[in-house]
Amino acid sequence: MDCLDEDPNPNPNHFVEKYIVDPPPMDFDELSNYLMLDEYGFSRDHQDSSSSQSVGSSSQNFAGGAGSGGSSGGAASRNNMNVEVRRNKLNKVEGDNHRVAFRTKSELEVMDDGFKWRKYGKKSVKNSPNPRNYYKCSNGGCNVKKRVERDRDDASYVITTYEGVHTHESPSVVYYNQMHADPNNIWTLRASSQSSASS
DNA sequence: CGTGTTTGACCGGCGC
DNA sequence: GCGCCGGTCAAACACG
Repeated sequence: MDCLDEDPNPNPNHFVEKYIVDPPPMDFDELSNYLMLDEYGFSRDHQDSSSSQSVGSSSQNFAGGAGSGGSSGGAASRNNMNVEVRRNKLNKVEGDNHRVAFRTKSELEVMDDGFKWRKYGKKSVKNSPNPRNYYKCSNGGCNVKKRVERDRDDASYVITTYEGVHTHESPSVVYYNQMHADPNNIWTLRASSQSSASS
């Protein structure tokens, strides 16, 4: 895992190619191989010891906390981007307060991950020339937060950090269950239901 | 008119 | 104790 710290992006194209062509086969169990502790870039900057903390949990954290499984894959493929997934679970984070970080190659800052987010803040941070955006899940009662910022070293990459666990299913999952007979309809519905994410 | 975004102010944690 | 910094709030604004 430390090796990823030193070489955060050894060969993203290979990874992505599979992701785009055939999203379903690579489940988060496999993605977890790419997951890392702590937020990408921050631990790298400071060589922070927190990056060596034990994950101590399965990829279910990722699926439940960040996408309810699979929906992020569709988002990644729609945006035609390279994806590198990393996970962090800070030692200060307790129990169900999951934290997951993505590093994604995309022109778009906001990924369509199947959930509806409401932006509540924007802040320029010291480590990065690019501002960091703060989002909350707009679903009532759901307390999941999301941070989005561009990689300070390579602006073509977007770092997305999810915090918390959704108390509901992704709208896209619902659509998928309802519309599984026609994938085209899925994309149509998802796109129309999440237009705010692309503004 | 309802919903979401923008943006400056405010607050708390942390390091010195 | 003080200052810096990240995160959040909330009023104003924009848009459909």
